[in-house]
Amino acid sequence: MSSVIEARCRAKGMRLTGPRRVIAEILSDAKDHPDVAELHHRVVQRHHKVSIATVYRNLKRLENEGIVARHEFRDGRARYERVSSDHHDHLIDITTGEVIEFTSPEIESLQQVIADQLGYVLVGHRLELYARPLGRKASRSQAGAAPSKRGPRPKSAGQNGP
Amino acid sequence: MSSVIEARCRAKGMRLTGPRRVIAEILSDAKDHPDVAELHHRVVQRHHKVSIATVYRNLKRLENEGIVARHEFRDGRARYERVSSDHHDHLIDITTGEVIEFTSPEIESLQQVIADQLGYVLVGHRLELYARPLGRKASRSQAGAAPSKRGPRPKSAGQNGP
DNA sequence: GTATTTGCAAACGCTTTGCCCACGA
DNA sequence: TCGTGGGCAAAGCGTTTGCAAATAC
Repeated sequence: MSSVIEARCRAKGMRLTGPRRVIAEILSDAKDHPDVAELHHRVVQRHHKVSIATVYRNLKRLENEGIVARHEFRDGRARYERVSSDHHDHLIDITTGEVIEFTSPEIESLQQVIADQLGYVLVGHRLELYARPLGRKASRSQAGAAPSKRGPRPKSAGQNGP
Repeated sequence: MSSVIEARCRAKGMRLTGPRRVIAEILSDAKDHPDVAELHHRVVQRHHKVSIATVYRNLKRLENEGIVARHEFRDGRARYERVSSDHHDHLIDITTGEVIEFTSPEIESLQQVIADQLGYVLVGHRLELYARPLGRKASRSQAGAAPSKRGPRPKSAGQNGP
């Protein structure tokens, strides 16, 4: 069986080595937005002895080929996800680090209008919402433990006034 | 004469040392969004022998006190600006690195609605538009040189499909 | 006088790279 | 075979920190 990303690699003429195949498969199936360490962790589970450098190199390559997307939220670490047809932005649950995808055609078009009004052609954008679940005290402490990720390092989360 | 930020520092009971005063003044008057190296550069011009560590420490402190705002655009370097009453987001000219501020009450409220629909309380957000001036070919190369900043290191700029 | 702040240099966390060997096509 | 890709370890870059000396109040 060949993963979605593996197919796209083949289409680009990329060699399908062991490590690359595993990375492709993991990213093809991932439902979250893993960072590089987490990705490496998952890769090693299936294919021992893959260096972190290889993971970095492949991710960069996949990004350049337009096969995966790289995101950097407030924690500063790079996170990756498969590129799919639908464009979306992200809401980050600051209590768990969980990332939720959403789309807003209205915001998209407003962005176009703004760029246009300023005399620019929109080339890309970044929209992230930082939020906490409804009905939770605004305590500073990390409320719940991470659900399906390896513990997020302590670093700031929210900062722009909403 | 005491700068806006200097006053706010005083209000917070912070000691007004030489380096801090200079940093406060520079950030009070800055019309752009300088990164730490640039800031340090400007500080040293007025008050020789200020270490970069001091600049970092003061910026972090000022950020924690809510006196300055930190931003990190795609280049990965931290940039700072004075916190003022008006909230705004940023459009980055990918040909020059220039940062243009804008506001969009419509987008702001849409963000609230989205967070709400997903069952969250919005705590912060990040919205950046990456764009190039109208009427310029979509060439990959950096078109114009930086206008009033010290040359931006080559790193990616746009990435999310608009 | 005393707690805060500084300069310096070393350490840090994430990412990239040089080198040479391994392996896919 | 031959060129792309990998492992390892060192380097790079922005940022943080431990420590002793300097300084604001």
